[in-house]
This record gives sequence, C-alpha cells and structure tokens, in this order.
Amino acid sequence: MSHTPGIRQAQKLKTRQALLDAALTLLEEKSLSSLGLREVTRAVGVAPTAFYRHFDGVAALGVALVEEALGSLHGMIGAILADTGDSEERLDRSVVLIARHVAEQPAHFRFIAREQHGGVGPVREAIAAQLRAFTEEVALAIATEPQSAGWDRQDLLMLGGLYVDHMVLTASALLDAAGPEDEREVVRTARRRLRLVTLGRAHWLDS
Amino acid sequence: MSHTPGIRQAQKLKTRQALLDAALTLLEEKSLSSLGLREVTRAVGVAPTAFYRHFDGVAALGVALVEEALGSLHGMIGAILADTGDSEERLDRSVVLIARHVAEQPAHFRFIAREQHGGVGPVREAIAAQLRAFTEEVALAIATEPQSAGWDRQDLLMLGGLYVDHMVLTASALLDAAGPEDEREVVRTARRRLRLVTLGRAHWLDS
DNA sequence: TGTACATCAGTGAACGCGCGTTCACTGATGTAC
DNA sequence: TGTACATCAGTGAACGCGCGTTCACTGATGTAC
Repeated sequence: MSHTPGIRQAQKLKTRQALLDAALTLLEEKSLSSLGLREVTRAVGVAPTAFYRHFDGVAALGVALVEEALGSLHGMIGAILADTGDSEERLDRSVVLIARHVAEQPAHFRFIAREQHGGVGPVREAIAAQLRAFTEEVALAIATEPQSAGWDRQDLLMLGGLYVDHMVLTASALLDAAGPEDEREVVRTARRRLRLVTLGRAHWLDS
Repeated sequence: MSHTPGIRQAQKLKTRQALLDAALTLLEEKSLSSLGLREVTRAVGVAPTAFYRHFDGVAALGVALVEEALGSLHGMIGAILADTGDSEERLDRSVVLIARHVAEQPAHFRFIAREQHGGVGPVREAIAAQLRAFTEEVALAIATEPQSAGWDRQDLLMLGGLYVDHMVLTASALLDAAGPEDEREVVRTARRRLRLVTLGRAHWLDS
C-alpha cells in the first residue's frame, strides 16, 4: 500500500543534496551564471548526465539553493521582534543574531547577496519573492507593537522593507569584512543605523 | 615636439569606446563573469584578437566600466546637499535626481547593481572603492550642516553610508520596477524611507 | 616637400579545451502475484 | 518466500560548438632627416 519510502529514494536525495552542497562550495568563488553543470558533477563524483535526474539545469539548482538558504529563516525575525526587552536590547540582539547566522552559513548568504541582482532571472525572482515575504512578516510583527499605533499599511511595509534591506546589507558587509576587527566595526555601524531608524520610527507620526 | 595627438590614437579610442558600449549592452542580459571576449568583439565587428590592444581581459574592461558608470557622479551628491531649500524639499529633489539618472543611464546602473556583489573580484573592489569615496563625500557635505553639530566622524560616516546604500537600493529597485506605476511606488517608498532617516537624524543626539 | 624607416591597431588562421546535451545502456531496487 | 517483470538513478561514449589565447602578418599612420 505505502508507496516506496525506499533505499532508492533515499539514495537519490543523497545525491541531490551532494549536488547542492558541491554547487554552493563552488559558488563561493564565482557566480551562478558562470557555474558549469560539469564542474558540479565532477566535484560530486557522478557522471555529468546524472545531473538531469535532479535538475533541469543550473538555473533550477540555483532556485533550489535559494529555498535552502532562505526557507529556514521564516519566522526567525518574527521571533526576534516578539522577544521581550526594551528597544535597545532587541535591536542589539537582532544584529547579533544576523551576525551569528552569517558566521554559521557564510556560503548561503554569499550566494544570496551575489545572485540577488545576478544574471540568472529565475533565481533573482526566487530571491525577490522570499525577501518580499520577509517584508510582509516583519510588517505584520511590527504592527502589533504599541509604537505602531496609527501606522497605515504602507508605512508598516516601508519600515519592514527597511529592516529587511538592512539585514541583507549587514550580512553582505560581514562577508566582505577583512577580519575580526573589521567585522566588529560592521556590527557597530549596523547597530548605529538601526538606532537611527528606531529614532525615526519613534517620531514618525509627529511630522 | 608634441607627441602625436593623431588619427591613430583617435581611432584607437573610438574602438575602445565601441568595445565598452557593446559590452554594456550585452551586460543588460547577463553578468560579467559569463560575458565572453568574443561576444564583445563580434558585436563591435572587430577580430577577437583586437580586444587585447585595449584590455588585458574581460575583468579589466569591467573595471573601466565601473569608472565610466560612477566616475561622473562624484560631486553630484555634494551638489544636491549644498542646495538651498528646507529638508523636505531637498529630500524630494535627491530622490528625483537619482530617478532621472537611472532613467538616463539604466545599463550603467544595472551593471553596478549586478557586479557590486558579483563574481569578478577586481570589479567588486573597484565598485566598493567608488562607494566608499561617495560615503566620504556625503559625510563631508553633511558635516557642514547646522543639524550635524556635535556629531563625531563615526556618526557622520554611518549616515553617509546609509544615504549611499539607500541611493544604490533605490536605483536597483527602479531598474526592477515592472512599469511606470511600479516606479512611482518605488519613488514614494524611497521618499518615506529618507523621511524616516531624516527624523532619526534630528533626534540622534537626544538619545 | 619627399623619402626611408618605425610603430602599432587590427587581422585571420590555428590550437587545444571544456562545455551542455543526446542516447542507448546497466544493474540495483521495487512490485505483482 | 520465490519468481518474473518494471522502474529508474546513474553510466559512458559521442556530438558539435564557442571559448581564450598564440602567432606571424599587413598596411595605414607617425617620425626623422
């Protein structure tokens, strides 16, 4: 009755994952549009033709990588914002959390930063869709806070987008950092910026 | 006495410019790391080998394009900020000016957005250097304003960087806009964001 | 002004190479009875 | 449990193609005298 869980499917998933992992490693040095299908299969140790059992082509693999990189982050931001503590604390915590994620998954973030405006259409669109979803989530989380009383949907989305863009910029700056001291500087600047945005937010309805 | 102005040099510059123009056009659809030297020479109508009379390779052409795209913008921001008028007006004007530049030179801005985090190291570095210079220029311009009294260098650079990043994000969003209505929406959001930053700036020293 | 020589932007043939994609295949895994 | 057949992930040879780079060259432009 049950449709095969099976050794076969498990092995297939394993190969698929190996292709994704190998591609991600290769993508630390180059961009998707110059990544060859044969490079990837060579790195994994399978025949070039095996690639087609898993993906239509390199672009499709890229879209899968977007899901892998950003899919698990949904809800994360909501969780930060829902945390207790005053503004300043939360703000620090969110920067630290981004820094930790980037340090743990540098290749994923580098891929996103690189392909956000890269040469492969379907991948750009997949990233844009994910970031739009993040903006909505952040706007939703912000909306429930007392400081957001009187804000309309447009304003909330503007602020949500600002936070998301800031997150991406910070992640990207961390990846470009030359060393630990440089990284601390990036974190300091990111905190300053968030503080400025928070101040602007506090006086938004005054103007 | 005078070392040749000459027909020869003029013709050489003309070919060089044709290579840059053709490359920029091709780069609307793809990224630099997947741009072939032969594609470019084919588009211009010269032999592939002629390329080497002008550039070491595609990366060097990319660096030249960065200079072409961003070199002429220096001083522009300083000029906006030095303009008279109240905060709100100036803010609007700067957004409009960005929008106009993007509309006039879309290919240049697309190239910068794409290669800022792209796969070609020397080009990434050239763009980063230009943006760092912009940040310094904006910080310098801001420093002279009365509202900046009491701001230290770090704060000024933070705000300068924020403006520059915002400019790049806005340009990129305009390029991704689906149509005129979408563009107006991007401009509206960009203004909102700038207003928020301006508010935060006004209350920076209170906190 | 004229002549003899130097420079050098652009040519065109040739090279070896890695690419994406096709195809018929193999053999382990899965299914029906 | 055993057997006969179906599925399908991965194989390996083959293809035509465009790539970057080399090299010796040509002929218009530039220079010296």
